[in-house]
Amino acid sequence: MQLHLYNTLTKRIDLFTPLDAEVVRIYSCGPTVYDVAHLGNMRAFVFTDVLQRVLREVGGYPVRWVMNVTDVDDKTIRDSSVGSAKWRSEMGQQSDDLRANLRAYTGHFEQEFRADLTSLGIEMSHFAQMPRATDYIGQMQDLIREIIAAGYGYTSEGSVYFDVAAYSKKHTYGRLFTIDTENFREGVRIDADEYDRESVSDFVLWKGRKDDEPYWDFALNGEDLPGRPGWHIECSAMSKELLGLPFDIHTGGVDLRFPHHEDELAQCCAGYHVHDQARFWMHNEFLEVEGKKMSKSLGNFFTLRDLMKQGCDPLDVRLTLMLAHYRAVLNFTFDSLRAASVARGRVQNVIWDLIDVAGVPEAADKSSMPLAVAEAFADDLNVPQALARMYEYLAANADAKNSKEHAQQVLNALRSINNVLAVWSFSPRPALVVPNDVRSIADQRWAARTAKDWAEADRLRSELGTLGWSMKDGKDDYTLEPLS
RNA sequence: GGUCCCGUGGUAGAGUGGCUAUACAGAGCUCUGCAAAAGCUUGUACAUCGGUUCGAAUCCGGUCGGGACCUCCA
Repeated sequence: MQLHLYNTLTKRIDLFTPLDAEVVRIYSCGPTVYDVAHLGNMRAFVFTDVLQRVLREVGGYPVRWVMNVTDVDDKTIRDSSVGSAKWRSEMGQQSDDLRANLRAYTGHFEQEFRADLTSLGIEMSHFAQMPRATDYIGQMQDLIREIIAAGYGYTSEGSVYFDVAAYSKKHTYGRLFTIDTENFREGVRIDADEYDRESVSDFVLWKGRKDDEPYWDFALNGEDLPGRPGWHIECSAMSKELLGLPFDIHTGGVDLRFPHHEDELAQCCAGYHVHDQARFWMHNEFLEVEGKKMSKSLGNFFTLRDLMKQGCDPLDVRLTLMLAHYRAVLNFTFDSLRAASVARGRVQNVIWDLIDVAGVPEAADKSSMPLAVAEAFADDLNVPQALARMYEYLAANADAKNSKEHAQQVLNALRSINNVLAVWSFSPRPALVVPNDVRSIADQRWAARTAKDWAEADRLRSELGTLGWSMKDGKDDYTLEPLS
């Protein structure tokens, strides 16, 4: 099925066609690994995961998905510095080798990040690569040389800058974001950068070395410029190296449209001489908590781990993060988390009921996804709509467990849907371990019930209740379930 | 100051000129000894004021409210 996706470059929903019929190439801006990622970050990653899964399952395309890990920036350097309070014993011993410290520090949070993604149903096997910025310093330096050679960069005080004015003479700066240079807000951030650049709109390609900071050697036109890469250069260099330019889709949070993505695009255009770094640029909206922006001062700042410690299932969190369209602000509330959890559990029970009848399904045929659901996914990833269509489909097939074939059909449909949503299990229902005393009371109650001794049956049921079990009477048999 | 987005039933959240999703919660019914589970039914909501229109929650304008971005935040 053909997909239509919103493209920040054209500011409308466009028909998606891959540049290369063989594979769809996606680059996602990943995390800066200076700390554990929070729920807002997670929304961005779940969004991209849904995108690549829809491309595979609904679009039928093979996907080459790359997500970077930023392991060198102000924060990672600050927090990995010798004597940093953020250093943890799991990271090992700090040494005199600042780059080794940086690697140990970021390596720790990279592992945490991968674990979070896995908890959220994002499969590591879906990534072609998850490159670290510091492994591509050479490619970044080559790109900077190209940009300088093309006349779009300059050196100042040991740092290298991108010359936006020079670039703007031949190219458009502001393709993803309309920049109103006349009305820059008067504020602190513009002058916050300590480096010297010729114009406030210029941005840094390479930051000159500072004392007590890790650095890499860099020879540029005979000049020795030890230092480290600027923020934007890594994504330009790594996306070109690992995907080739232009590639199909570039993703990130809305905040990255400017300056990060605008600058990435300009760098690629200036240094690699391609008009487009990517055909489609897709940006997810932010997450709010209980109607307010997530912030530490409001006390509504959550990480996935916080929620898991409170006993939340991460897949409930995943479903909650998919409840709103990716381009709409998502209001994360504990009510909606609870609602997602209940709804997910009910569908899971349907799946287990169907498996009882039809067995565990084979890998689903893509065509088994109900058309209405597929169309919703294909329409700029309208997951809320797809969920609604799925629930309608389930209601229309509520009697599926009455026939093996029907059960199989619904199971296949759900399996295909789940290849996108990834919140349900298609393994057989886990066997319940019922303690002997519970089993024995249940048998007694069943006997009492069969003998129509209702008083005794009710007494034994409440006894089971105090032991944490609920007994459900069937026609010829009963089932036991632990009370949650 | 500039650019832009949003305001939908108790909650979350699609839709977008007439056919008024969906989920959770609530209510009722069926089933059941009573339950539970499940299924069915049910709620006429679209900030506000005006305009366009045969018809607007949906288009246009004002107002009020919330939010994002405006140089290293997903």
